[in-house]
Amino acid sequence: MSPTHAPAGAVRQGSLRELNLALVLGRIAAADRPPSRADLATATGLTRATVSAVVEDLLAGRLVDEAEPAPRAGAGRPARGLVLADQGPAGLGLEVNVDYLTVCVVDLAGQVRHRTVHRADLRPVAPADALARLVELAGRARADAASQGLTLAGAALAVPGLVDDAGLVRLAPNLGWRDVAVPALLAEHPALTDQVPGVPALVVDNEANLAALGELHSRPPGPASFLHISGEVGIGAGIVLDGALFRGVRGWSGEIGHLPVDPQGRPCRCGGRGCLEQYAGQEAIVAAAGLARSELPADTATVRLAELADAGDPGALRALRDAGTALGVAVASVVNLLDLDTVVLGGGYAPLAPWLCPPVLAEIASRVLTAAWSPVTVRPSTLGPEAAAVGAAGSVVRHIVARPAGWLGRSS
Amino acid sequence: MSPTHAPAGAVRQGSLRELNLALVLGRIAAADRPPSRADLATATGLTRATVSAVVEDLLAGRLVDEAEPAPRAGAGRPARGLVLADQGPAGLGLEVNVDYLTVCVVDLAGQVRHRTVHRADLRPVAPADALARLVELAGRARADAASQGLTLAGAALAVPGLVDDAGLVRLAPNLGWRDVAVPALLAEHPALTDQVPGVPALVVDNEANLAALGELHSRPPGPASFLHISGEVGIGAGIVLDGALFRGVRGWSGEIGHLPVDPQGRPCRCGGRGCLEQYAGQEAIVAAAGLARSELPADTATVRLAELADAGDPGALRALRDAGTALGVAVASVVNLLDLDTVVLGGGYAPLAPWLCPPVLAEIASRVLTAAWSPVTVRPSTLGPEAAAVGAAGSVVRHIVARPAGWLGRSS
DNA sequence: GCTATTTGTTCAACGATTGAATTATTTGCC
DNA sequence: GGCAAATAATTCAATCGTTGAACAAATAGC
Repeated sequence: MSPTHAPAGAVRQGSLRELNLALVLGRIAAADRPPSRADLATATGLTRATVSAVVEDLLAGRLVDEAEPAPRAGAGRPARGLVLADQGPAGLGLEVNVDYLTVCVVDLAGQVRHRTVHRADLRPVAPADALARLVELAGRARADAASQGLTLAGAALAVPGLVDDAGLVRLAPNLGWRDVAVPALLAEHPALTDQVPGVPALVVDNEANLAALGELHSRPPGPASFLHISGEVGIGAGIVLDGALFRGVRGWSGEIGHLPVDPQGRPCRCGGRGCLEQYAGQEAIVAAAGLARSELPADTATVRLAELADAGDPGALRALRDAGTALGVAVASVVNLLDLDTVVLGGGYAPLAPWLCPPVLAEIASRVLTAAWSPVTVRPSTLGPEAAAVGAAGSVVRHIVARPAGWLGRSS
Repeated sequence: MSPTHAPAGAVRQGSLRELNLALVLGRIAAADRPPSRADLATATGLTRATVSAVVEDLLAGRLVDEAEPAPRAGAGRPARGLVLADQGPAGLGLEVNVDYLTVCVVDLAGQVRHRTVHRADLRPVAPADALARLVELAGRARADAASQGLTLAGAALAVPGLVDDAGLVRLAPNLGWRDVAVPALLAEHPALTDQVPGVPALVVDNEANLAALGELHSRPPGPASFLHISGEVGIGAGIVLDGALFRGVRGWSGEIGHLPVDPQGRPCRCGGRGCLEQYAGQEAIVAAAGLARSELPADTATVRLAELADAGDPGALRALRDAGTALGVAVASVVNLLDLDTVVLGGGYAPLAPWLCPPVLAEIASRVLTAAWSPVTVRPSTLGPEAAAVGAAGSVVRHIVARPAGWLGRSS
């Protein structure tokens, strides 16, 4: 907000330990095999003495466990492997979307330890009622997590719309929400998570942003910079730059659905003309394929479309090719602008990727100035439709891994 | 590059001092009046004792000077103000463009202490010869800097084209360069700057990127996130996010000139169709205004255009309105995608801003989903045509301010 | 059973920050 | 003019985290 670009705050004695806690824990999280203290020392550049002291803190705080037998060959005292604790803090991920509610719990290691999907058409439901249903599901998830020895340290809610810093949902067009103060509505209910210093109790964010985070932290980990496109009824994108989500000045980045792909084209309900959503949104594709959309719930439309395309239906194939071309024009704009080398097709686009990717790649090849030197990968998301909820929960635990001092310094 | 998103390296004892040196120096640089040690202590959260020790290091390293009389009222011992040294390290900024060479020297405080502009049509000149001329100008700048007590700590070169990490200019279409290994060519000449640990001797970067950095560090400082568009023969953009230039995966971000604004429109020499450059590039505007471009050198074309528009010439007005509309479509894409609230028109666009801004704002208003809540400012650059060279030189000194330990730890 | 090897811990030393006390220097007031 | 109040900056013992080397622990190979 402020025009000063000063570095972070004062660096005091304790900051040293805080930073090294994060450094060591981050290494443990990123390693593919349980590292020993000696491994961590060489990897981080710290001495073994320091690593031992840091690890002792992490063990005492139940963020890390020792893996008993470390399978390693050669002479010497056997190492004790270190892994992220499977009993400890966890993140609660929530999602409200047009036709489902999702709740999930993700532990420190990124494993999904609880998952509930509740299918229902949420459009006719008032926001307060939808959130009440979500809270009920969350309560059960909390009990399940507790029975597994997990403590919910924070929650994140994914919404298909524009959310501001305070968690106010300004506009979720396909859900019919406008100016819904989610934190206030949820505050009426008993706390969903334990209060942990330094970890926000509830974060509300755009569904596409959180799905991108889910992709970033999936296994195997995605690249550090990529574009994740969620093709639902609307089209949103999460932009990950250098391993961090880019939210924009007000948190409203990624509105790729309203990139003009034909400036004098079809009017869009956003007020513009020729927006991508009018050519590659789910309803546009379904209509172009000649399917009556009324008889198809949104969540099965893409599946049906994929079946038709698989069977060689010419209308479906044409509709997908045209949608892919429009999508490719928008993606080419993004790649020209941001020089990304990976584009992930998520949400409803994932099952349609076999037909969407070729025209997208063709547009990239012909429109991106640097395409000759810098190949761009376009691939479907590896996560399922719960990507946003998993990403939401993952963002909570990532917050703890990135700043373990907050968790360790808590009162209990 | 690597898929791990681990935090920075080991944090040792010395890192503490390094970080606090940067913290204190950054505060001194950002302050609008010379702060006292006590001011710095309250601003940073450090104790006065620590600030004194840190400032002593900075004074010894000639990065900071004490300003003699600190004009302040009230009782108590008078404070001694601290300012960035005006004798000390400085940055050398270089630019090769289509019709000029520029060399400048910028001191720690961001003041331009030397400036040379050499007008010449560089297109028929071989890259090695152009660089040789630049080196000659740089040699004189170095002597001038030395006579002012400045030490050139590093150099940055702005080029209107694609540059890779190694400083290889892959393509500078309007200059006619292709695969020019700038660092190797410059290595044949005597060193342009003194060798300083931690400061790269020469950085080569895109002209639009460095112009954006110049805007970021101009006075008054620009916002932390904005888009800077350089409208020369080609159209490039520098993207500043959270106070830092975003370069993309390979350093080729900002190719806004090749955003499709009419996907089935005019073919572009990049191989695509309907690129912005074909509608809002300098040559396109000049042609649309009915001016014979052959009789107008590129650097005066925009001035002439502004004169005509000022006189009410209908052809010029129409050409500018159409160009502004095309530019607005591209800018709307960027704002939808990145949620920026400021767009700066630089380079050749700056003098045309009075006519370009209205259509750009109109397109933003109708095409940006969040325009209703989030006003976007479009304004001309406050820097002149040397923005890129000044930004290049500024990037060198900013590097030192951000990491003073490297400079302080040097042998001499 | 001995040696080489590697892991992890212990401990004195060091470096940087802290907080309180001290010194330095000016303004305001009597 | 002299004194008290106020603010700036420095000094110094204490504290905290890291360091480096020595040491203890535990295993494989001969």
